[in-house]
Amino acid sequence: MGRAPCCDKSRVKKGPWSPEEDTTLKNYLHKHGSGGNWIALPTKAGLNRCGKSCRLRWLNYLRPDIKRGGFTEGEDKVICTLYGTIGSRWSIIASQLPGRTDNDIKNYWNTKLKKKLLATNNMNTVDTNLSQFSDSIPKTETLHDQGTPSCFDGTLPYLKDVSSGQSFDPCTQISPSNPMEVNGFETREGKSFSIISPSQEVSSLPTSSGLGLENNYSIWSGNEGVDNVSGVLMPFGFEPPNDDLLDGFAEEGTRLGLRVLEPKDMATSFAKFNIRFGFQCAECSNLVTPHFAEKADEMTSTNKDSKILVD
DNA sequence: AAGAGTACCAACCGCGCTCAC
DNA sequence: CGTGAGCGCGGTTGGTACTCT
Repeated sequence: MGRAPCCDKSRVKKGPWSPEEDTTLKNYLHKHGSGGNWIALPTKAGLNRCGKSCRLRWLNYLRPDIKRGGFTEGEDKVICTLYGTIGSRWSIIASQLPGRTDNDIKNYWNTKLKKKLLATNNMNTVDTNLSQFSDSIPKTETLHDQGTPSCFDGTLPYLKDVSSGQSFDPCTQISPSNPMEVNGFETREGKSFSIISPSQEVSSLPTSSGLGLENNYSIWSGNEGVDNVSGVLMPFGFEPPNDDLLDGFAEEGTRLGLRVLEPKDMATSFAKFNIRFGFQCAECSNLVTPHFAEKADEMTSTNKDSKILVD
């Protein structure tokens, strides 16, 4: 049995709102608020509209604090950064831009900002770097044996939580003992770098949007489930092939960062989706494969029911 | 001037989640 | 614990304005 409709669609008015309807809705909400029940609101307010339609009209158009149009460079940047990191989670993006609605940002992205980004030099940078990745990614069988190239000695990136100072080295440790959020990356030599974050399907890499690869290191993961790995790579922040895995990477709330998993969870989630995780030196293109893959094999054979930890 | 194509954006649709019962 | 109502979200549609030929 399907869901019962929220109202009789054949009886309620659809389409653009008239100024009179706007006034009625605004007046009602100013006097009574939504009362936490949008479905009942149209009847009480004397509107021949679906409750959902009223809610949408209020949230996206009539609310007093709404800004319309005229996105600033700063707002563009926030949208790009967040989109690159978390993808099309418009409500989260909107929560970082006071006065902007998710619908407005979504429309702005789809109609203007995406094109604007494509036209910038940033895109060239990303494309160049992505093709560099594609060329350099090793075949599946070499990943296990890659080891740690000498160029990484002493400079291998590790993850550090800025607030707690807790860190871990992904090549010698699987992850910290407790889950944490990572605000940024640092090398042992003190170089800092940000997460690269284009967020598009792997298949559309050449035209994907992104923020540029500005650092000496980039994080990638290869998916050996597709075409035996070569040519398929996902710079960190790309949408993984499954939402469950994204849970492991997703930022939480307003903070950009990497969600670090419990060792067993990280290992099993990588194993589950055949993900290989590693770092690449942008200077020499050498790759480091932390021991997740091997560890994952162990973990999954003994603990198949492990859940990806989100909180 | 007129028709075609494109851009923009308000609004709708349907699904997943939450919560009360 | 199961069910259903309502909410919130992201994707999509459709109408209008604008631009091009």
